[in-house]
Amino acid sequence: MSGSHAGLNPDPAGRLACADCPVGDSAVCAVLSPQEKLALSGIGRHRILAAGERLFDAGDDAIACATLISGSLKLSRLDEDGTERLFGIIHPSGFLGRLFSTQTDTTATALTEAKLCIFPRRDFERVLADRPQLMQQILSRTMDALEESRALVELIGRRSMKDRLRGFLALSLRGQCTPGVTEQPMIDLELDRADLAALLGTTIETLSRQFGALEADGLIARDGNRRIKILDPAALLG
Amino acid sequence: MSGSHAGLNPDPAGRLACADCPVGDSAVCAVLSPQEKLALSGIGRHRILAAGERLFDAGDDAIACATLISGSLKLSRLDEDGTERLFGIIHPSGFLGRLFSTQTDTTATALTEAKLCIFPRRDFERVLADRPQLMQQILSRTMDALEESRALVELIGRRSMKDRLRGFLALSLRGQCTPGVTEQPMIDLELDRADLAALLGTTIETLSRQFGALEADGLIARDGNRRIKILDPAALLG
DNA sequence: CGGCGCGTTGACTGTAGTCAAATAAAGTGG
DNA sequence: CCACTTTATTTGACTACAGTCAACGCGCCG
Repeated sequence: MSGSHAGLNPDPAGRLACADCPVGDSAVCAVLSPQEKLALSGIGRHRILAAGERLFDAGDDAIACATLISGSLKLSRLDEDGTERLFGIIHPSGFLGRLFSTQTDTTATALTEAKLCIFPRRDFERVLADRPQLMQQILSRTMDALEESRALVELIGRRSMKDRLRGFLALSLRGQCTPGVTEQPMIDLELDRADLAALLGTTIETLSRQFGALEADGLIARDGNRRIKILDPAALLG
Repeated sequence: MSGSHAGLNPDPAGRLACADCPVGDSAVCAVLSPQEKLALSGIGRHRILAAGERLFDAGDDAIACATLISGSLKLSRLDEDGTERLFGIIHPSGFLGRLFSTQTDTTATALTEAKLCIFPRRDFERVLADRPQLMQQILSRTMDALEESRALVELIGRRSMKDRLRGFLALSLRGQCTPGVTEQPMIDLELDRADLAALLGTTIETLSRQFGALEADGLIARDGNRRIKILDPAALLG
Protein backbone atom coordinates (compact mmCIF):
# COMPACT_ATOMS: atom_id res chain seq x y z
CA MET A 1 0.00 0.00 0.00
CA SER A 2 1.36 3.34 -0.96
CA GLY A 3 -0.82 5.69 1.09
CA SER A 4 -1.60 5.72 4.76
CA HIS A 5 -5.25 5.03 4.03
CA ALA A 6 -5.54 1.72 2.30
CA GLY A 7 -7.48 1.77 -0.93
CA LEU A 8 -7.94 5.50 -1.18
CA ASN A 9 -5.74 8.01 -2.89
CA PRO A 10 -7.28 11.44 -2.85
CA ASP A 11 -5.47 13.72 -5.22
CA PRO A 12 -3.50 16.66 -3.84
CA ALA A 13 -6.45 19.03 -4.17
CA GLY A 14 -8.59 16.80 -1.93
CA ARG A 15 -10.87 15.63 -4.72
CA LEU A 16 -12.35 12.19 -4.30
CA ALA A 17 -10.81 9.42 -6.29
CA CYS A 18 -13.68 7.10 -7.09
CA ALA A 19 -11.79 4.80 -9.40
CA ASP A 20 -10.07 2.88 -6.64
CA CYS A 21 -12.75 3.29 -3.98
CA PRO A 22 -13.06 0.02 -2.06
CA VAL A 23 -16.84 0.30 -1.86
CA GLY A 24 -17.31 1.71 -5.35
CA ASP A 25 -19.41 -1.20 -6.49
CA SER A 26 -21.46 -1.74 -3.35
CA ALA A 27 -22.27 1.76 -2.12
CA VAL A 28 -25.23 3.76 -3.32
CA CYS A 29 -23.13 5.46 -5.96
CA ALA A 30 -22.52 2.12 -7.67
CA VAL A 31 -25.55 2.77 -9.86
CA LEU A 32 -23.91 5.84 -11.37
CA SER A 33 -21.80 5.95 -14.51
CA PRO A 34 -18.15 7.01 -14.16
CA GLN A 35 -19.07 10.48 -15.44
CA GLU A 36 -21.87 10.81 -12.96
CA LYS A 37 -19.58 9.66 -10.19
CA LEU A 38 -17.17 12.35 -11.18
CA ALA A 39 -19.90 14.96 -10.87
CA LEU A 40 -20.91 13.63 -7.50
CA SER A 41 -17.35 13.52 -6.28
CA GLY A 42 -17.17 17.24 -7.03
CA ILE A 43 -19.53 18.05 -4.20
CA GLY A 44 -18.21 15.56 -1.67
CA ARG A 45 -15.07 15.14 0.34
CA HIS A 46 -13.39 12.54 2.48
CA ARG A 47 -13.26 12.55 6.21
CA ILE A 48 -11.49 10.26 8.61
CA LEU A 49 -12.83 9.78 12.10
CA ALA A 50 -10.70 8.37 14.88
CA ALA A 51 -12.32 5.71 17.05
CA GLY A 52 -14.73 7.42 19.40
CA GLU A 53 -14.98 10.57 17.31
CA ARG A 54 -18.47 11.73 16.45
CA LEU A 55 -20.07 12.85 13.24
CA PHE A 56 -23.25 14.77 13.78
CA ASP A 57 -25.67 12.99 11.60
CA ALA A 58 -28.06 15.82 11.22
CA GLY A 59 -27.28 18.39 13.85
CA ASP A 60 -24.74 19.81 11.48
CA ASP A 61 -26.41 21.37 8.50
CA ALA A 62 -23.40 21.36 6.27
CA ILE A 63 -22.59 17.69 6.57
CA ALA A 64 -25.76 15.76 6.37
CA CYS A 65 -25.17 12.59 4.46
CA ALA A 66 -22.33 10.23 3.82
CA THR A 67 -21.22 6.84 2.63
CA LEU A 68 -19.05 4.82 4.95
CA ILE A 69 -15.93 3.62 3.18
CA SER A 70 -14.23 1.67 5.93
CA GLY A 71 -14.51 1.04 9.63
CA SER A 72 -17.79 1.05 11.50
CA LEU A 73 -20.09 3.53 13.15
CA LYS A 74 -22.76 3.34 15.77
CA LEU A 75 -25.96 5.34 15.46
CA SER A 76 -27.21 6.61 18.77
CA ARG A 77 -29.18 9.25 20.57
CA LEU A 78 -29.06 10.61 24.08
CA ASP A 79 -32.22 10.18 26.10
CA GLU A 80 -33.49 13.22 27.97
CA ASP A 81 -32.03 11.74 31.12
CA GLY A 82 -28.63 11.37 29.53
CA THR A 83 -28.76 7.65 28.80
CA GLU A 84 -27.36 6.62 25.47
CA ARG A 85 -29.56 4.55 23.21
CA LEU A 86 -28.20 2.68 20.19
CA PHE A 87 -30.16 2.26 16.99
CA GLY A 88 -27.74 0.28 14.92
CA ILE A 89 -24.34 -0.15 13.41
CA ILE A 90 -23.21 1.07 10.01
CA HIS A 91 -20.78 -0.97 7.97
CA PRO A 92 -18.66 -0.09 4.94
CA SER A 93 -20.73 0.90 1.89
CA GLY A 94 -23.56 1.92 4.22
CA PHE A 95 -25.27 5.23 3.73
CA LEU A 96 -26.24 7.58 6.49
CA GLY A 97 -28.04 10.85 6.70
CA ARG A 98 -31.49 12.29 6.91
CA LEU A 99 -32.56 13.87 3.64
CA PHE A 100 -35.51 16.16 3.00
CA SER A 101 -36.14 16.95 6.60
CA THR A 102 -35.60 19.02 9.63
CA GLN A 103 -32.73 17.63 11.58
CA THR A 104 -32.87 14.87 14.13
CA ASP A 105 -30.55 14.55 17.06
CA THR A 106 -29.16 11.20 16.04
CA THR A 107 -25.38 11.07 16.06
CA ALA A 108 -22.92 8.72 14.46
CA THR A 109 -19.86 7.72 16.44
CA ALA A 110 -16.87 5.84 15.06
CA LEU A 111 -16.41 2.44 16.68
CA THR A 112 -13.10 2.02 14.91
CA GLU A 113 -11.20 4.42 12.74
CA ALA A 114 -13.65 5.22 9.99
CA LYS A 115 -13.38 6.67 6.52
CA LEU A 116 -16.35 8.51 5.09
CA CYS A 117 -17.34 10.18 1.88
CA ILE A 118 -19.48 13.10 2.99
CA PHE A 119 -21.79 15.41 1.09
CA PRO A 120 -23.56 18.64 1.91
CA ARG A 121 -27.19 17.72 2.21
CA ARG A 122 -28.58 20.38 -0.12
CA ASP A 123 -26.13 19.63 -2.88
CA PHE A 124 -26.77 15.93 -2.58
CA GLU A 125 -30.52 16.44 -2.79
CA ARG A 126 -30.05 18.45 -5.96
CA VAL A 127 -28.08 15.65 -7.56
CA LEU A 128 -30.71 13.18 -6.44
CA ALA A 129 -33.49 15.02 -8.23
CA ASP A 130 -31.73 14.41 -11.56
CA ARG A 131 -30.78 10.77 -11.01
CA PRO A 132 -33.73 8.51 -10.43
CA GLN A 133 -31.59 5.40 -10.12
CA LEU A 134 -29.62 6.99 -7.29
CA MET A 135 -32.80 8.07 -5.54
CA GLN A 136 -34.23 4.59 -5.91
CA GLN A 137 -31.06 3.18 -4.45
CA ILE A 138 -31.35 5.44 -1.44
CA LEU A 139 -35.03 4.63 -1.08
CA SER A 140 -34.28 0.94 -1.17
CA ARG A 141 -31.62 1.29 1.51
CA THR A 142 -33.83 3.45 3.67
CA MET A 143 -36.45 0.72 3.53
CA ASP A 144 -33.78 -1.78 4.52
CA ALA A 145 -32.90 0.46 7.44
CA LEU A 146 -36.56 0.58 8.42
CA GLU A 147 -36.70 -3.19 8.28
CA GLU A 148 -33.62 -3.35 10.46
CA SER A 149 -35.05 -0.90 12.94
CA ARG A 150 -38.17 -3.01 13.22
CA ALA A 151 -36.05 -6.08 13.79
CA LEU A 152 -34.52 -4.18 16.69
CA VAL A 153 -37.96 -3.32 18.03
CA GLU A 154 -38.82 -6.99 17.84
CA LEU A 155 -35.63 -7.83 19.67
CA ILE A 156 -35.89 -5.43 22.56
CA GLY A 157 -39.58 -6.08 22.89
CA ARG A 158 -38.77 -9.53 24.25
CA ARG A 159 -39.39 -9.84 27.96
CA SER A 160 -36.44 -11.98 28.95
CA MET A 161 -32.92 -10.67 28.64
CA LYS A 162 -31.65 -14.09 27.72
CA ASP A 163 -33.93 -14.05 24.68
CA ARG A 164 -32.81 -10.57 23.74
CA LEU A 165 -29.18 -11.56 23.83
CA ARG A 166 -29.91 -14.81 21.98
CA GLY A 167 -31.78 -12.82 19.35
CA PHE A 168 -28.95 -10.34 19.03
CA LEU A 169 -26.42 -13.11 18.52
CA ALA A 170 -28.71 -14.71 15.96
CA LEU A 171 -28.90 -11.42 14.05
CA SER A 172 -25.15 -10.99 14.21
CA LEU A 173 -24.72 -14.48 12.90
CA ARG A 174 -26.88 -13.82 9.84
CA GLY A 175 -25.28 -10.43 9.40
CA GLN A 176 -21.73 -11.70 9.31
CA CYS A 177 -22.52 -14.42 6.80
CA THR A 178 -19.27 -16.24 7.42
CA PRO A 179 -18.09 -17.52 4.06
CA GLY A 180 -17.52 -21.25 4.10
CA VAL A 181 -19.90 -23.45 6.00
CA THR A 182 -18.58 -23.46 9.52
CA GLU A 183 -20.24 -25.81 11.95
CA GLN A 184 -19.35 -23.60 14.89
CA PRO A 185 -19.08 -20.07 13.59
CA MET A 186 -17.43 -17.21 15.42
CA ILE A 187 -19.00 -13.86 16.11
CA ASP A 188 -16.96 -10.72 16.62
CA LEU A 189 -18.85 -8.31 18.78
CA GLU A 190 -18.25 -4.86 17.42
CA LEU A 191 -19.57 -3.31 20.60
CA ASP A 192 -18.29 -3.22 24.12
CA ARG A 193 -20.62 -4.18 26.97
CA ALA A 194 -21.83 -0.63 27.54
CA ASP A 195 -22.82 -0.17 23.90
CA LEU A 196 -24.45 -3.56 23.70
CA ALA A 197 -26.43 -2.78 26.83
CA ALA A 198 -27.49 0.53 25.25
CA LEU A 199 -28.61 -1.37 22.16
CA LEU A 200 -30.56 -4.04 23.99
CA GLY A 201 -32.01 -1.74 26.60
CA THR A 202 -30.42 -3.25 29.67
CA THR A 203 -27.38 -2.86 31.91
CA ILE A 204 -23.87 -4.21 31.57
CA GLU A 205 -24.32 -6.33 34.68
CA THR A 206 -27.39 -8.11 33.40
CA LEU A 207 -25.70 -8.55 30.05
CA SER A 208 -22.71 -10.12 31.68
CA ARG A 209 -24.91 -12.55 33.59
CA GLN A 210 -26.81 -13.53 30.45
CA PHE A 211 -23.58 -14.20 28.60
CA GLY A 212 -22.72 -16.43 31.50
CA ALA A 213 -26.10 -18.15 31.33
CA LEU A 214 -25.81 -18.86 27.60
CA GLU A 215 -22.36 -20.23 28.18
CA ALA A 216 -23.61 -22.43 31.03
CA ASP A 217 -26.31 -23.72 28.68
CA GLY A 218 -23.62 -24.82 26.29
CA LEU A 219 -24.87 -22.49 23.58
CA ILE A 220 -21.81 -20.32 23.26
CA ALA A 221 -18.19 -20.19 24.36
CA ARG A 222 -16.40 -16.94 25.01
CA ASP A 223 -12.91 -16.22 23.84
CA GLY A 224 -11.84 -12.94 25.31
CA ASN A 225 -14.33 -10.12 25.72
CA ARG A 226 -15.54 -9.80 22.17
CA ARG A 227 -15.20 -13.16 20.48
CA ILE A 228 -18.04 -15.61 20.79
CA LYS A 229 -18.00 -19.12 19.41
CA ILE A 230 -21.45 -20.42 18.60
CA LEU A 231 -21.56 -24.00 19.83
CA ASP A 232 -25.17 -24.64 18.91
CA PRO A 233 -26.33 -22.47 15.98
CA ALA A 234 -29.64 -24.32 15.70
CA ALA A 235 -30.63 -23.54 19.28
CA LEU A 236 -29.62 -19.92 18.78
CA LEU A 237 -31.75 -19.40 15.71
CA GLY A 238 -34.67 -21.54 16.87
CA MET B 1 -73.94 11.67 1.48
CA SER B 2 -75.01 9.72 -1.53
CA GLY B 3 -72.78 6.64 -1.25
CA SER B 4 -72.21 4.27 1.64
CA HIS B 5 -68.55 5.28 1.84
CA ALA B 6 -68.29 8.91 2.72
CA GLY B 7 -66.13 11.00 0.45
CA LEU B 8 -65.48 8.36 -2.15
CA ASN B 9 -67.47 7.65 -5.24
CA PRO B 10 -65.82 5.01 -7.37
CA ASP B 11 -67.43 4.84 -10.77
CA PRO B 12 -69.41 1.74 -11.74
CA ALA B 13 -66.35 0.06 -13.30
CA GLY B 14 -64.43 0.30 -10.00
CA ARG B 15 -62.04 2.96 -11.23
CA LEU B 16 -60.71 5.29 -8.58
CA ALA B 17 -62.18 8.73 -8.37
CA CYS B 18 -59.33 10.95 -7.26
CA ALA B 19 -61.16 14.25 -7.61
CA ASP B 20 -63.07 13.90 -4.40
CA CYS B 21 -60.55 11.80 -2.48
CA PRO B 22 -60.44 13.03 1.13
CA VAL B 23 -56.68 12.59 1.33
CA GLY B 24 -55.95 13.81 -2.17
CA ASP B 25 -53.86 16.72 -1.00
CA SER B 26 -52.03 15.04 1.85
CA ALA B 27 -51.20 11.56 0.52
CA VAL B 28 -48.11 10.77 -1.51
CA CYS B 29 -50.02 11.26 -4.75
CA ALA B 30 -50.60 14.93 -3.89
CA VAL B 31 -47.42 15.80 -5.76
CA LEU B 32 -48.88 14.52 -9.01
CA SER B 33 -50.81 16.53 -11.56
CA PRO B 34 -54.44 15.59 -12.21
CA GLN B 35 -53.36 13.81 -15.40
CA GLU B 36 -50.68 11.86 -13.57
CA LYS B 37 -53.18 10.95 -10.88
CA LEU B 38 -55.47 9.62 -13.56
CA ALA B 39 -52.68 7.41 -14.88
CA LEU B 40 -51.93 6.16 -11.37
CA SER B 41 -55.57 5.50 -10.61
CA GLY B 42 -55.62 3.22 -13.63
CA ILE B 43 -53.39 0.69 -11.91
CA GLY B 44 -54.94 0.93 -8.45
CA ARG B 45 -58.20 0.00 -6.86
CA HIS B 46 -60.06 0.58 -3.65
CA ARG B 47 -60.45 -1.86 -0.88
CA ILE B 48 -62.42 -1.66 2.33
CA LEU B 49 -61.32 -3.63 5.34
CA ALA B 50 -63.65 -4.34 8.23
CA ALA B 51 -62.23 -3.77 11.71
CA GLY B 52 -59.94 -6.67 12.51
CA GLU B 53 -59.46 -7.68 8.88
CA ARG B 54 -55.90 -8.06 7.70
CA LEU B 55 -54.08 -6.84 4.66
CA PHE B 56 -50.90 -8.71 4.01
CA ASP B 57 -48.40 -6.00 3.69
CA ALA B 58 -45.91 -7.94 1.67
CA GLY B 59 -46.83 -11.59 1.90
CA ASP B 60 -49.21 -11.04 -0.94
CA ASP B 61 -47.33 -10.30 -4.11
CA ALA B 62 -50.19 -8.73 -5.96
CA ILE B 63 -51.09 -6.14 -3.36
CA ALA B 64 -47.95 -4.66 -2.07
CA CYS B 65 -48.47 -0.99 -1.46
CA ALA B 66 -51.32 1.27 -0.56
CA THR B 67 -52.43 4.64 0.69
CA LEU B 68 -54.79 4.69 3.63
CA ILE B 69 -57.83 6.82 2.88
CA SER B 70 -59.75 6.53 6.10
CA GLY B 71 -59.71 4.56 9.33
CA SER B 72 -56.54 3.27 10.94
CA LEU B 73 -54.29 0.26 10.69
CA LYS B 74 -51.79 -1.37 12.96
CA LEU B 75 -48.53 -2.76 11.62
CA SER B 76 -47.46 -5.91 13.36
CA ARG B 77 -45.55 -9.12 13.13
CA LEU B 78 -45.86 -12.45 14.86
CA ASP B 79 -42.85 -13.54 16.87
CA GLU B 80 -41.64 -17.08 16.36
CA ASP B 81 -43.33 -17.99 19.62
CA GLY B 82 -46.63 -16.60 18.44
CA THR B 83 -46.53 -13.31 20.34
CA GLU B 84 -47.75 -10.32 18.40
CA ARG B 85 -45.46 -7.32 18.20
CA LEU B 86 -46.67 -3.90 17.06
CA PHE B 87 -44.51 -1.52 15.07
CA GLY B 88 -46.84 1.38 14.64
CA ILE B 89 -50.15 2.77 13.56
CA ILE B 90 -51.04 4.11 10.14
CA HIS B 91 -53.39 7.04 9.79
CA PRO B 92 -55.30 8.40 6.81
CA SER B 93 -53.02 9.62 4.00
CA GLY B 94 -50.32 7.27 5.26
CA PHE B 95 -48.49 5.03 2.83
CA LEU B 96 -47.62 1.42 3.44
CA GLY B 97 -45.75 -1.21 1.56
CA ARG B 98 -42.31 -2.51 1.00
CA LEU B 99 -41.00 -1.59 -2.43
CA PHE B 100 -37.96 -2.97 -4.22
CA SER B 101 -37.55 -5.94 -2.02
CA THR B 102 -38.27 -9.49 -1.16
CA GLN B 103 -41.26 -9.66 1.04
CA THR B 104 -41.35 -9.27 4.78
CA ASP B 105 -43.83 -10.89 7.09
CA THR B 106 -45.23 -7.64 8.43
CA THR B 107 -48.99 -7.46 8.28
CA ALA B 108 -51.41 -4.57 8.47
CA THR B 109 -54.62 -5.05 10.42
CA ALA B 110 -57.56 -2.68 10.42
CA LEU B 111 -58.21 -1.16 13.83
CA THR B 112 -61.42 0.38 12.57
CA GLU B 113 -63.13 0.03 9.23
CA ALA B 114 -60.48 1.21 6.80
CA LYS B 115 -60.51 2.37 3.22
CA LEU B 116 -57.40 1.86 1.14
CA CYS B 117 -56.17 2.67 -2.30
CA ILE B 118 -54.01 -0.29 -3.25
CA PHE B 119 -51.55 -0.83 -6.06
CA PRO B 120 -49.75 -3.85 -7.44
CA ARG B 121 -46.16 -3.43 -6.39
CA ARG B 122 -44.56 -3.93 -9.80
CA ASP B 123 -46.86 -1.50 -11.53
CA PHE B 124 -46.33 1.08 -8.85
CA GLU B 125 -42.57 0.74 -9.09
CA ARG B 126 -42.79 1.33 -12.84
CA VAL B 127 -44.72 4.54 -12.32
CA LEU B 128 -42.22 5.60 -9.68
CA ALA B 129 -39.29 5.33 -12.07
CA ASP B 130 -40.86 8.01 -14.28
CA ARG B 131 -41.94 10.42 -11.55
CA PRO B 132 -39.07 11.66 -9.45
CA GLN B 133 -41.32 13.84 -7.28
CA LEU B 134 -43.42 10.84 -6.34
CA MET B 135 -40.33 8.83 -5.54
CA GLN B 136 -38.96 11.66 -3.44
CA GLN B 137 -42.24 11.84 -1.61
CA ILE B 138 -42.09 8.14 -0.81
CA LEU B 139 -38.47 8.44 0.21
CA SER B 140 -39.30 11.28 2.52
CA ARG B 141 -42.10 9.33 4.14
CA THR B 142 -39.98 6.24 4.48
CA MET B 143 -37.44 8.33 6.32
CA ASP B 144 -40.20 9.62 8.55
CA ALA B 145 -41.23 6.04 9.21
CA LEU B 146 -37.63 5.22 10.11
CA GLU B 147 -37.57 8.14 12.48
CA GLU B 148 -40.78 6.92 14.04
CA SER B 149 -39.47 3.42 14.39
CA ARG B 150 -36.42 4.76 16.18
CA ALA B 151 -38.63 6.75 18.49
CA LEU B 152 -40.30 3.45 19.33
CA VAL B 153 -36.93 1.85 19.98
CA GLU B 154 -36.15 4.72 22.32
CA LEU B 155 -39.49 4.23 24.02
CA ILE B 156 -39.34 0.53 24.65
CA GLY B 157 -35.69 0.70 25.56
CA ARG B 158 -36.66 2.44 28.79
CA ARG B 159 -36.31 0.23 31.80
CA SER B 160 -39.36 1.25 33.76
CA MET B 161 -42.82 0.56 32.45
CA LYS B 162 -44.12 3.77 33.92
CA ASP B 163 -41.66 5.69 31.76
CA ARG B 164 -42.65 3.70 28.70
CA LEU B 165 -46.29 4.48 29.17
CA ARG B 166 -45.53 8.10 29.95
CA GLY B 167 -43.45 8.30 26.80
CA PHE B 168 -46.18 6.71 24.76
CA LEU B 169 -48.75 9.18 26.02
CA ALA B 170 -46.35 12.01 25.29
CA LEU B 171 -45.94 10.78 21.71
CA SER B 172 -49.69 10.43 21.30
CA LEU B 173 -50.13 13.95 22.57
CA ARG B 174 -47.76 15.38 19.99
CA GLY B 175 -49.27 13.17 17.32
CA GLN B 176 -52.81 14.26 17.85
CA CYS B 177 -51.94 17.95 17.83
CA THR B 178 -55.29 18.97 19.25
CA PRO B 179 -56.23 22.19 17.50
CA GLY B 180 -56.91 24.97 19.95
CA VAL B 181 -54.71 25.33 22.97
CA THR B 182 -56.26 23.05 25.53
CA GLU B 183 -54.83 23.20 28.99
CA GLN B 184 -55.84 19.63 29.70
CA PRO B 185 -55.96 17.84 26.39
CA MET B 186 -57.65 14.50 25.78
CA ILE B 187 -56.04 11.49 24.21
CA ASP B 188 -58.01 8.84 22.41
CA LEU B 189 -56.19 5.56 22.58
CA GLU B 190 -56.58 3.84 19.25
CA LEU B 191 -55.43 0.56 20.72
CA ASP B 192 -56.92 -1.79 23.26
CA ARG B 193 -54.78 -2.96 26.16
CA ALA B 194 -53.58 -6.05 24.35
CA ASP B 195 -52.33 -4.05 21.36
CA LEU B 196 -50.78 -1.39 23.53
CA ALA B 197 -49.00 -4.08 25.50
CA ALA B 198 -47.75 -5.56 22.22
CA LEU B 199 -46.48 -2.14 21.21
CA LEU B 200 -44.72 -1.35 24.46
CA GLY B 201 -43.37 -4.83 25.03
CA THR B 202 -45.19 -5.69 28.22
CA THR B 203 -48.37 -7.37 29.44
CA ILE B 204 -51.90 -6.03 29.83
CA GLU B 205 -51.74 -6.48 33.59
CA THR B 206 -48.62 -4.39 34.01
CA LEU B 207 -50.06 -1.81 31.66
CA SER B 208 -53.19 -1.60 33.71
CA ARG B 209 -51.19 -1.09 36.88
CA GLN B 210 -49.13 1.66 35.29
CA PHE B 211 -52.23 3.46 34.14
CA GLY B 212 -53.35 3.26 37.72
CA ALA B 213 -50.01 4.58 38.95
CA LEU B 214 -50.10 7.57 36.59
CA GLU B 215 -53.61 8.30 37.71
CA ALA B 216 -52.59 8.07 41.37
CA ASP B 217 -49.79 10.53 40.62
CA GLY B 218 -52.37 12.99 39.36
CA LEU B 219 -50.88 12.97 35.89
CA ILE B 220 -53.86 11.61 34.01
CA ALA B 221 -57.53 10.87 34.53
CA ARG B 222 -59.28 8.02 32.76
CA ASP B 223 -62.68 8.31 31.17
CA GLY B 224 -63.77 4.88 30.03
CA ASN B 225 -61.23 2.45 28.64
CA ARG B 226 -59.75 4.52 25.88
CA ARG B 227 -60.07 8.17 26.77
CA ILE B 228 -57.34 9.77 28.81
CA LYS B 229 -57.38 13.31 30.07
CA ILE B 230 -53.92 14.74 30.56
CA LEU B 231 -53.99 16.64 33.82
CA ASP B 232 -50.35 17.65 33.77
CA PRO B 233 -48.94 17.90 30.23
CA ALA B 234 -45.69 19.43 31.44
CA ALA B 235 -44.90 16.46 33.68
CA LEU B 236 -45.77 14.09 30.88
CA LEU B 237 -43.43 15.67 28.37
CA GLY B 238 -40.61 16.49 30.81
C1' DC C 1 4.73 -1.48 40.97
C1' DG C 2 0.46 1.04 40.94
C1' DG C 3 -3.32 3.13 38.62
C1' DC C 4 -6.94 2.69 35.09
C1' DG C 5 -10.45 0.80 31.96
C1' DC C 6 -13.31 -3.00 31.28
C1' DG C 7 -15.73 -6.93 32.58
C1' DT C 8 -17.48 -10.14 36.10
C1' DT C 9 -19.56 -11.52 40.50
C1' DG C 10 -22.25 -10.95 44.86
C1' DA C 11 -26.04 -9.37 47.86
C1' DC C 12 -30.10 -7.08 48.03
C1' DT C 13 -34.28 -4.65 46.45
C1' DG C 14 -37.78 -3.44 43.44
C1' DT C 15 -40.44 -4.19 39.55
C1' DA C 16 -42.63 -6.81 36.12
C1' DG C 17 -44.45 -11.45 34.80
C1' DT C 18 -47.80 -15.23 35.86
C1' DC C 19 -51.96 -17.37 37.22
C1' DA C 20 -56.37 -16.65 39.04
C1' DA C 21 -60.39 -14.14 40.31
C1' DA C 22 -63.30 -10.03 40.42
C1' DT C 23 -65.22 -6.09 38.21
C1' DA C 24 -66.47 -3.08 34.45
C1' DA C 25 -67.76 -2.32 29.73
C1' DA C 26 -69.76 -3.60 25.45
C1' DG C 27 -72.76 -6.19 22.64
C1' DT C 28 -77.27 -9.05 21.99
C1' DG C 29 -81.81 -10.30 21.94
C1' DG C 30 -86.08 -9.88 23.94
C1' DC D 1 -85.01 -0.01 27.52
C1' DC D 2 -83.62 -3.75 30.21
C1' DA D 3 -81.63 -8.39 31.39
C1' DC D 4 -78.18 -11.29 29.92
C1' DT D 5 -73.94 -12.86 27.65
C1' DT D 6 -69.43 -11.96 26.21
C1' DT D 7 -65.41 -9.51 26.20
C1' DA D 8 -62.21 -6.16 28.16
C1' DT D 9 -59.97 -4.37 32.03
C1' DT D 10 -58.64 -4.27 36.78
C1' DT D 11 -56.99 -6.21 41.08
C1' DG D 12 -54.63 -9.63 44.12
C1' DA D 13 -51.01 -12.91 45.59
C1' DC D 14 -46.95 -14.82 44.49
C1' DT D 15 -42.55 -15.62 42.02
C1' DA D 16 -38.88 -14.69 39.19
C1' DC D 17 -36.09 -11.73 36.93
C1' DA D 18 -33.54 -7.47 36.23
C1' DG D 19 -31.69 -3.12 38.33
C1' DT D 20 -28.61 -1.07 41.79
C1' DC D 21 -24.63 -0.49 44.50
C1' DA D 22 -20.38 -2.35 45.76
C1' DA D 23 -16.38 -5.25 45.49
C1' DC D 24 -13.31 -8.02 42.88
C1' DG D 25 -10.43 -9.78 38.90
C1' DC D 26 -7.87 -8.91 34.91
C1' DG D 27 -5.14 -6.99 31.23
C1' DC D 28 -2.74 -2.75 29.85
C1' DC D 29 0.18 1.13 30.04
C1' DG D 30 2.71 4.50 32.28
